[in-house]
Amino acid sequence: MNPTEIADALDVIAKAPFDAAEFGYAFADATDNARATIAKLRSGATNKSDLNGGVLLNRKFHYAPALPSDTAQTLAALRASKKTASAKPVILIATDGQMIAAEHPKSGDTLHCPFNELGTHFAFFLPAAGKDRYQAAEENPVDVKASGKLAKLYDAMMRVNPDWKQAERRHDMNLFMTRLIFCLFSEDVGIFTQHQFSHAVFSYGGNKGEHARDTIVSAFAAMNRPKGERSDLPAWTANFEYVNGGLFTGTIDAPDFDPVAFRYLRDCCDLDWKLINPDIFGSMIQSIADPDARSELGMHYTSVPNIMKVLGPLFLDDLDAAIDKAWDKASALRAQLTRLSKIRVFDPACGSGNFLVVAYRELREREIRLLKRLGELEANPQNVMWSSVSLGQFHGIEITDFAAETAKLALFIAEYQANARFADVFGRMPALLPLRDGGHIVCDNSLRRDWEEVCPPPVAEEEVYIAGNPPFLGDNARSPEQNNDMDFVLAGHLDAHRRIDFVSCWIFKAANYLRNRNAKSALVSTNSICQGQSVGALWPEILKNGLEIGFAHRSFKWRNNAASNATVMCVVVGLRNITKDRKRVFEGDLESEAANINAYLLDASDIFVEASSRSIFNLPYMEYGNKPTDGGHLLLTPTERLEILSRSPEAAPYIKRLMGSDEVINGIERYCIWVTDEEATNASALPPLKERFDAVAKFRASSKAAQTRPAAAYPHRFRQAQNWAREQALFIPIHSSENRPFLPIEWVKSDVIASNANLALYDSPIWCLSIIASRLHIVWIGAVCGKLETRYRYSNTMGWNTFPVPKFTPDQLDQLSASARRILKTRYQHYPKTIADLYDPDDMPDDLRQAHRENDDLLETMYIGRPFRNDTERLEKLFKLYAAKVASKGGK
DNA sequence: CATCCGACACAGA
DNA sequence: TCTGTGTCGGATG
Repeated sequence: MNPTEIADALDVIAKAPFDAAEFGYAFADATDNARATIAKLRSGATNKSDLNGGVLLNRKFHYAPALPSDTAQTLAALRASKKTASAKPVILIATDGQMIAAEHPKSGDTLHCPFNELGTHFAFFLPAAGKDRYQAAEENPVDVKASGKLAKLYDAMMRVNPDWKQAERRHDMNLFMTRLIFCLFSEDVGIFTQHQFSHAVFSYGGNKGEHARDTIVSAFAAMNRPKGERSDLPAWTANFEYVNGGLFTGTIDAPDFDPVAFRYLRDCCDLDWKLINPDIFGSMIQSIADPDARSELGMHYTSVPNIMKVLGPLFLDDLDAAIDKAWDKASALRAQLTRLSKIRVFDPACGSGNFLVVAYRELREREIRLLKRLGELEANPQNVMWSSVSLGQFHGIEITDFAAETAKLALFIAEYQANARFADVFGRMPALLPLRDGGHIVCDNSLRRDWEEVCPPPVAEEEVYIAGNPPFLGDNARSPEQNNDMDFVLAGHLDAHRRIDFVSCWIFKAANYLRNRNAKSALVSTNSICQGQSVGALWPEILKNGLEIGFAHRSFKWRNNAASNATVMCVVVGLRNITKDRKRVFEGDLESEAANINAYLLDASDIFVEASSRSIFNLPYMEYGNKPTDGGHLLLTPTERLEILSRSPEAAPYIKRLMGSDEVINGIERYCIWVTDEEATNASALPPLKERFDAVAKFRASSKAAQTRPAAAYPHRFRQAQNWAREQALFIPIHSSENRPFLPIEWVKSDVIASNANLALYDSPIWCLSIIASRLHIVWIGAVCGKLETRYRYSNTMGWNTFPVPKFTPDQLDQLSASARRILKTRYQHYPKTIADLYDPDDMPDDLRQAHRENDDLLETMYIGRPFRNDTERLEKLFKLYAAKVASKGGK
């Protein structure tokens, strides 16, 4: 059962009259326990409770009925129970039917709520079903504030220095911002003496910033030279530290300041940069400096919560568990300390280094924890040594030079902050300047470069973790160079490799890197790689030769602090060599354990549903709608239709009703010009049609698609006039909302044309509607078809042609037809409500809901002799039938 | 020739 | 500016 099903089941209990003797078993049922388990519990054989009327299921929950208004005391009794101590339930529940008092004994978390809100608080009870709540990390508000101030400064400087906007000066601007931030940071954390840089700027920069540029240039120049070599610079520069490390080498320049820009510079100096998060600050500079190019490579910085979605399950959680286990034994703690120095993290698309910085910081934190504990356990305090985690353990590849430079700087700042924390705890800190060489950041094309050269494979005790967020690009968005890179990586290994997302190249290279090595990988990806056609195209190749998915985050919305967020749904797929270790699935803030994680990220066997051009279960032929590719000129609003008809009434026979998804779902009226080749000459004689044909021809002639240009020769026709009904048809919208309980489908007469936003069954039996509008079908489509973000995306080849049905008898087909007509009739009784109105999840009419329930019960009984209990059971059965059918076909 | 997709696109609160 | 929900036509095998 998934969390929603558990919530529903708990809600049923909450809404029913309370029965103290029955509650424990009902709760066991609602939290996904097998019938046999509940039967044994009921018989008393496995009920371990030592409380009156209590039910205790080993390791799951301990329930006891409470006297009226006495839930707190009953909860206390549950807490104190000897049996609670031995059977280790994850939930304690006391209720009198009015109030509930519940507790997680491990964390001490408690819940008090009215009984009828049991379903609302389902998340609290999920641990009883083996699902844990998952805590996501939060964003740092200081970063948000700093990026706002920097953006203001940047804009002001751009107003004063319009020439810096040009592409050839962009690098100078980026460099200036990096150096400035380094100085602001350094004077706040003690690398420079306090306020050294800003003091110089505001002492010598003039009242209104008129000398600010010269002052800053002098300061930067000084930092690039040893202290004795600054005789040509102003005397005040003598005390600046020699920074080096590459940051101040090369051209040194600064923009001019006006009073406004100078004021914003002061604002930036006033910020407390000590608290800045180096995790993402490089990305912020980039997004500030290049607001037009945020969607380009490297501009999509990953927020810390999302980075932790990767690093936590990839290796930090395991590390924590190992440290906990070693907690009381010095030798075991030392082993973990050694382990820290042998962990390497590799981000093959590192941008400005966010993942590496966070990983570094997390390792240093754990090291401090270990050393502190060792200090407590061992008498000799000299055992507290210097950090053994070095920046050299961090490897990255980044294609743009500025981002690569920023990554090095960010790692340096992270190192400084970790050292400062170390000094807080142990009272020691090393010299910080001149900058030492940082992480192994290589500026190169990650898809062309040999990864083993950048991050040598692990030897002996070493562990390598590949993490990151490579770019996502679908086949319509890639440049010719990117397609070449993709061919270079994937051609010869995957069929149809150009069909899948660019990010797949990184997944493929990561899989090859880690196979048979002490290494794991987890990359943030677009969710489309785990849906529809991508599943069969990519994953069989990835998951062969000993790899498996060790953890996965199901679809989550992309979010960061950038002003305009990218709109995309992401997943994280954790790859590893096959082990017996637990497998974890994350969905929203919920975590559960899975027996297997397949490429759809479902807890099910490794199934790859393959597209088929005809139904493998002998269902009628479903076709793609008619695709205009007309630049909008063959499609008509009702108003446009009337305009044409008023100019040329003879055009009437050439205009038909047209329906796409929006028309089916929202009852919108739309028309199209529909002219056969034989009619073309007559139709072109009518001026309003001729004008539109000319516009279509022009649009098509300038298309960059090979299939479209020739269609300029027949502008009266759709590019793909696929098919249409003789008598009647069923239209199925391809894209539709994920919130409706059933898929939209409409029955139409032959005078309506389907656009390519619909799939169609022409002149097919009406029982097809009974199937497509069923719960079984929407569950199947949701599992095996692609999605538009999280919307349903219906597919004939992957959804309909693969949909398993039993062999129906003629009598059963009659029953399904009758059920389909009942649904249609019920809908018509609510005329003029649209499908969107009728299937509003919060406002579906009772009679329609009833018609669908009867339809589902009827259909499902034909599969297993009774209705299914829940969607998990539905999907299990469908997968089983599909696998059996594929096996039998393959055997022939 | 017929799809499958979109670091989306766009309307309406 | 955010939320809800489906257009449209290129690129692909």
